[in-house]
Amino acid sequence: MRDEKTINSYSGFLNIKALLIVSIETLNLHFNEYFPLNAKERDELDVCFTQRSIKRRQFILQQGEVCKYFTFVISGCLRMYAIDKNGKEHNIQFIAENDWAMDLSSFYSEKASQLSIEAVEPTTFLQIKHDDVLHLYTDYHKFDHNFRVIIEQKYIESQNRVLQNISSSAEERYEYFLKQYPNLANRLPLAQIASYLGITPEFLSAIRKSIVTKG
Amino acid sequence: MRDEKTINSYSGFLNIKALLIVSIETLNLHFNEYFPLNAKERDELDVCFTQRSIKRRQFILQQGEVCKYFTFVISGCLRMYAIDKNGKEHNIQFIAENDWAMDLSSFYSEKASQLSIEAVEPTTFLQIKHDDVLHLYTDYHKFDHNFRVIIEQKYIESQNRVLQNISSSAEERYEYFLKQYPNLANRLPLAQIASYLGITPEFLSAIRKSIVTKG
DNA sequence: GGTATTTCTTAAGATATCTTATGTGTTCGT
DNA sequence: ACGAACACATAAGATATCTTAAGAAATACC
Repeated sequence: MRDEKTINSYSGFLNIKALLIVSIETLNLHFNEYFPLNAKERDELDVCFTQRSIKRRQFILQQGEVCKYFTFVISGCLRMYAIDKNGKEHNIQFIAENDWAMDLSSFYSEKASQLSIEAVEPTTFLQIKHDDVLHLYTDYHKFDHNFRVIIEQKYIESQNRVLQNISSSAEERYEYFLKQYPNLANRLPLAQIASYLGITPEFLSAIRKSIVTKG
Repeated sequence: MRDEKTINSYSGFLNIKALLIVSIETLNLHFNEYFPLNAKERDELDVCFTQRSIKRRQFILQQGEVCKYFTFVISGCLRMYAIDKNGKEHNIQFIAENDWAMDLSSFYSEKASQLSIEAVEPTTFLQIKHDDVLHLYTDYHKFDHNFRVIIEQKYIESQNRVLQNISSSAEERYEYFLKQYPNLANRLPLAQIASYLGITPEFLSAIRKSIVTKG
């Protein structure tokens, strides 16, 4: 009996440990798409990153707090949003598997963030603390390099989105969103997508109807 | 006589040379805002960067060409824009003194750019070629670091612009633009600002009138 | 399993923004 | 100095998008 119980809890521990290893390996593979890490750099991932899971509607950052972590999503989906002077929320970004979530501005300035980051699905992620990020930047050229490339890609994406916003109708923006994030489209409530596109849920509902009618 | 002429042309040469030195020093000061360069890194600027000047309406990149340079503006102003399927131009960005202009996507992929970059004022700038950029990245941690920070700031700006676009009226966006780029507002034709805001020139004209009337 | 809550749809009237057209003052090229 | 191109303003009617309100469908909670 006693043995059994010991084995059970031990194997439970093993599972958690195993999941963490899988997550770190996911992150390692992510970096492999840029400049692959060597053994020592790979070991830093184990040291610096911690795994957490949260439920839908829980936050990893709330407006007014300082953003203290870089977050790498393993599974699930987050949304980053701002609240305007009328109390309305506006989705700036969705962050799903293999993507990074953080408010860079708050992270580096260490001042209160204007943004919130909330789970729209149960989400598992890895986090690295502010000081560890700086440590990796300082001691490893490769982390500086890889993060440069990652941010460059996010910058390109953001610029494309600006272009969409200033040049396209709501319907065109929606269709662009469907093409760019085909899997997110199914997973997210209509109201969240509407907020991302900068339109009302009612209007997105009308757009969907008009697309179905046409096609 | 002969002496005089020699002196004149020599001093003309000196002026050009002097201007280049001033420009490189401007760039060096720009990097000083991040991680200051040491002597060797500073020397690389002289080797890698070339100065050019263009008139209003001339291009440093045209849609269909590959973006082969990073461009650092010393004086004047550029606009980066895309052309939509109806042939309309949409300003993605203005690039004035101490700012960088490039289509990162085309630059790294070495594929044809969708974007054009044109001078809206007579403009003087420094350029560094693709291979030299990669050389600086590879051989100097500090250039990787500095460009990471520069791109991060541009990414933050771009995200703020996305937020503005999805959350604010045209009038609010215009007022935000005035606050953020007070000097550009005077220098740029109304139509260029309207294109940047994603509205028609007629409507921006109406907005200006309504602001004057109110205030 | 049933009720509360969230999500989505629909539609009418209001508002923001665009389109088209026209006039006028300004700048540019020769 | 002249005409051509540009820049800006104005206004009327058209279109895109929002607001409000209500009901139906789906999902979460006890």
